[in-house]
Amino acid sequence: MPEQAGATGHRPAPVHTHPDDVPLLTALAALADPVRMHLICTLAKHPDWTLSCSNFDVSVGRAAKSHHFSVLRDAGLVEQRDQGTKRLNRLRREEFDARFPGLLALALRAA
Amino acid sequence: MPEQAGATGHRPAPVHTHPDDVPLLTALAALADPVRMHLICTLAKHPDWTLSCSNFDVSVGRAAKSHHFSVLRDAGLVEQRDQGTKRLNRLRREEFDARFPGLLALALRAA
DNA sequence: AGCAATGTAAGATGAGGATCGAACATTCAG
DNA sequence: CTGAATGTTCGATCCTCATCTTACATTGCT
Repeated sequence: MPEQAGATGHRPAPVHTHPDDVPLLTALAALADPVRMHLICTLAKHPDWTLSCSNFDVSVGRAAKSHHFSVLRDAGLVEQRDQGTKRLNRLRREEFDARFPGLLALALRAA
Repeated sequence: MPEQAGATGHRPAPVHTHPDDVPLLTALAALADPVRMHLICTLAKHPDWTLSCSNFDVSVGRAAKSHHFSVLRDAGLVEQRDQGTKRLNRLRREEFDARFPGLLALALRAA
């Protein structure tokens, strides 16, 4: 059977939403969850691109964790990059802060 | 039949939670709703104690509106006072801002 | 007293979302 | 090539919550 032309074998890169395109309610809803807040706090304590998804210690299974990262991407809070079998993460501090000044700092401080 | 001693005939005063006692997630969840955000925005545009619940123009029935005000009280965002058959409202700007500095201003600006 | 207005309480309903288990794809190591 | 590790996707389940309808309480007006 013919193979697809241009098939690279790469898995699809994660879909991101820029903070500038995120509605306020979407950002608030993303932050209003204990698991996601824990992910963000952990992410804030480590350098960019040093944590893969499996490194986060939360009390939910892989599927739920994957779901939460998807929500965080859609809210413009997290950026992801594939490296090997792992998916590395980065908190979009500056970009998100430009869209919602002070919100992320407030959440990290009050959490 | 004996009447209750001390019965004043007043209806129970609304129960409030001070912003200092409000968890971050509670505040964020309260703000992450379009109806409640609309209530807060409307409240922010009028002087304190000038709007009764029925003055807010939202697309839900009385019962749902009452529920939303209850959520806002629990989140330390709104204070209420009874006057006649009406229940007057006030946005707890300063108190809430002391607990979550900048959050309310951000929400009002971005909404 | 009778009535309209305002708001709350209780029960039912429906939608959204958080979770899990299982199956699958991709990548790397051996 | 085989296997292990990492994430995603799908279907099912469960629970929370927003909403409505109805009933009720309080207040003020006539």
